Amino acid sequence: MSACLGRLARIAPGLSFSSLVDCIVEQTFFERDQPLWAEPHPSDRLYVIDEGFAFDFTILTGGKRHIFDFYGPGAICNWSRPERGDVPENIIFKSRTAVLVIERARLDALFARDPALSSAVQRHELARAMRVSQRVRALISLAAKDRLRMLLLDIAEEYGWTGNPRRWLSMPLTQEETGDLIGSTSVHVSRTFSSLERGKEIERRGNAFRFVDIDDMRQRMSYRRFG
Amino acid sequence: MSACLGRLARIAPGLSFSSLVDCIVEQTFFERDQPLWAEPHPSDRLYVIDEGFAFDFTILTGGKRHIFDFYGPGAICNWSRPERGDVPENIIFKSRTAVLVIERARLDALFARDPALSSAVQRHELARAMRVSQRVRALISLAAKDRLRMLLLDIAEEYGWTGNPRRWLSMPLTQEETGDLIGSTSVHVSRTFSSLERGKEIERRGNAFRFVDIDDMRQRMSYRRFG
DNA sequence: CGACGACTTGACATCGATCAAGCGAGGTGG
DNA sequence: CCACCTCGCTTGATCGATGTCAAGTCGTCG
Repeated sequence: MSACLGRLARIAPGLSFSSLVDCIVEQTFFERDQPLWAEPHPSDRLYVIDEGFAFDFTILTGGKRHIFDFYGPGAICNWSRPERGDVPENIIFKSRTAVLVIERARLDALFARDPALSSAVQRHELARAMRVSQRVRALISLAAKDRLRMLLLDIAEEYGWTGNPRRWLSMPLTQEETGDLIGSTSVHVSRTFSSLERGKEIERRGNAFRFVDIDDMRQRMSYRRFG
Repeated sequence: MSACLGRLARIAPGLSFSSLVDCIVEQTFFERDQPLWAEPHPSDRLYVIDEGFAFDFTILTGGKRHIFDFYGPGAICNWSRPERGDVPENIIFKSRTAVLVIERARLDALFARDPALSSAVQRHELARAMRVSQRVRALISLAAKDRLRMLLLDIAEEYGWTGNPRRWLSMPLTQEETGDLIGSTSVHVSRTFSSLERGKEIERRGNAFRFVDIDDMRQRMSYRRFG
């Protein structure tokens, strides 16, 4: 079973997904980072991560790139979010990411036939919106170290594992991208990472990290989990 | 006609609002700043500013207050925003603010009878959400001076005047509150204000300010207007 | 091997927070 | 009416946080 369906299965155990497969009109694999520039008209296609990561972003005045949110296996990259409709949302699929392309019309038809599936997906997207909202508060009000802590906890959620809380998580974004997400710079992200490591909050191995005590960090950040 | 109805009239000219008055179950005037702490259950009452200002906020870890959004005459302070449902949203009504309390059930019934009114209000709230989204991007990614510029433009929108672009606008928040909104401190807000004034971007007179050239500032900030 | 991109580190400049003092408007009580 | 207080704003001094520039390391890939 693909990761996409796996994630749905987790949020709505007992649903049957075979019909969901019929909505898939295309599968793509990106060897290198692949930007998808926002189209003038709302897309009739949804991009679901099957494996790998993606993120959406905008370019602000002055050329600064702002990254809103990132998407792991099973996530829908361009689910309609009306409150963000003010701006073209570009997407970058990270290298070695596999994407399922779903036709929105077919999905809507499927939702009409299967309300349970529809509400499962909606709850799932609402949980994401709340996660973003929680992070945004931190990104506006807190210092860089806390902002990075918050992001790492969100990344753990996006990996969505259960079981081993000390699993190694590979960092899905470069430090440049991480900076554009938390409102900092690549150099400072590097230093902040080192600082968390020195403070024995995380361990690092190459591109990956893990929490020394994720429950403790959640508690100290008042981090709420959704979904 | 009260400011509340006036604002609706502006966004949906030609609608009849007489029935809206029937939804009002209470009118209050706050002589002093009045906090309204979030209730455990979603409120069955909506608070509409008739005159004055209010804002909603949360207390983050470490005791820092984060202000989400602020509400001027005609705004609904606690319209349901599911994506923010992760957190208790407290409201503070500023001193000398008049509030209309509306029963949600009656309003829903009215909306069922009058779809045009319903969609006008929904569009209005969507425009607010987009305005917040636009501001949030700036608050995360830009420096304090640009963050304040963005807020001032939003305040101008919230006053929602047409006509004279050089109207004096009285600042609805203290500098402490302004700092909690843009992720800064009262002292730095004071300095940033002075800096904008020295740079001939705004003029100030006591508690009020006006733009020297609001169109220019909108353009330089790539500020989009909604609603 | 060489080119490249991501990360790290140091030096330095700038931004922004903090602490502290003073000012002025508005409210309160004698 | 005035003395006094409180609150919000301003300003200076100082310190820590963060951005910028630049050089160097490391791993990957052609």
